Amino acid sequence: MASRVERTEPPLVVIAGPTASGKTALAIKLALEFGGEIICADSRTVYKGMDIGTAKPSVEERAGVPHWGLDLVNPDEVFTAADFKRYADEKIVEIRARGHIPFLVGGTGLYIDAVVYDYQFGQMADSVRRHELEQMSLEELHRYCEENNVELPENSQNKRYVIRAIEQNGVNHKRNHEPISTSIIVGIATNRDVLRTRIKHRAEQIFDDGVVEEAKILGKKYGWSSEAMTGNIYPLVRHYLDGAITMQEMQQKFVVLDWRLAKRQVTWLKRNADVQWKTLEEAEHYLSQKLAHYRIS
RNA sequence: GCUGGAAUCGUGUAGUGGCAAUCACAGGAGACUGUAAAUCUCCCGCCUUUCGGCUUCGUAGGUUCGAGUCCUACUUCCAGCA
Repeated sequence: MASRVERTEPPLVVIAGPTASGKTALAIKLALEFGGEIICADSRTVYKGMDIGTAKPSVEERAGVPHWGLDLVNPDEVFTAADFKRYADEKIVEIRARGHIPFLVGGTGLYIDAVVYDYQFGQMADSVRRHELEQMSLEELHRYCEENNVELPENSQNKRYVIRAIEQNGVNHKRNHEPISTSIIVGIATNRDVLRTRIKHRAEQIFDDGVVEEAKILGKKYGWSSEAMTGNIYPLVRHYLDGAITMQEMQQKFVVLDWRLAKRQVTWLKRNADVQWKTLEEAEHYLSQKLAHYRIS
């Protein structure tokens, strides 16, 4: 009876938020203090070699705290939300088995929700069939759906979603309505102007660190058209290298793209009623209190 | 100083006598379960929840049934010449 608190399974600590909100640094600090291990819920840092452009936590930053979910595949390989969920589920079990606290940290809302609400994904795409479907126009796909009794997705103008609906023979939405047990979900609330400034500064940092060189190497090695290379900065570097835009235009455009990304990330997270929005300082305080019971001595 | 050109939404543009506001950028809101930093939708002069109402093409006049469009003057900017 007396040992009930200590025997409780450590919670899954989820720290979500837009890019450049400071969630990574907070997670590292708390993980160090409370014996945590970090799973990065980020659809871009899973790629090897994309270090500078994705603002992947550096080796120095990672020292002392195990990080999972980084460098899982090459940029020319396919990695999906379902792959991430499988991976993260596994890691959460392993981390807990070590008596540590799992931290799920990132800005990819789909990846986070997939884990937190235990999404059941539909059938994996067949690459040959998908290629065929991609050759069809949106009108043709709509006609195909009508003829084959496939229910259109809500956003029927989105070709990718229509193709996916065809692959699954309808729209698939299996999930839990409550977060998985023992999860604490915190969203990093940011002031608009502050976040904008942070994004701008980080952009300068990314260019100073040599993202152009990194992109050049990646482009040469893996080509520019893989999904991994569609992330914000890399297509811009390509245009810059082609001479289509100047260095200054590339830098400005990158800030715009990163800002829009941040907005979309917040839009996703906002509809999740289980997210507790807190500033960085509030989040640190709140999580420290919550985790005090589980401190590894 | 002279000559020519330009002035339209936050920005850049389209509109060459007939309901001004095209396209792009920037901005905003949102959707999104095996590509999610992807992809897609909507809004974007002002007022209005909507229906709708009101205003506007540098400024002031003029011509005309009717002017962003033609004319005159002025202002500002740009280019060329001095």
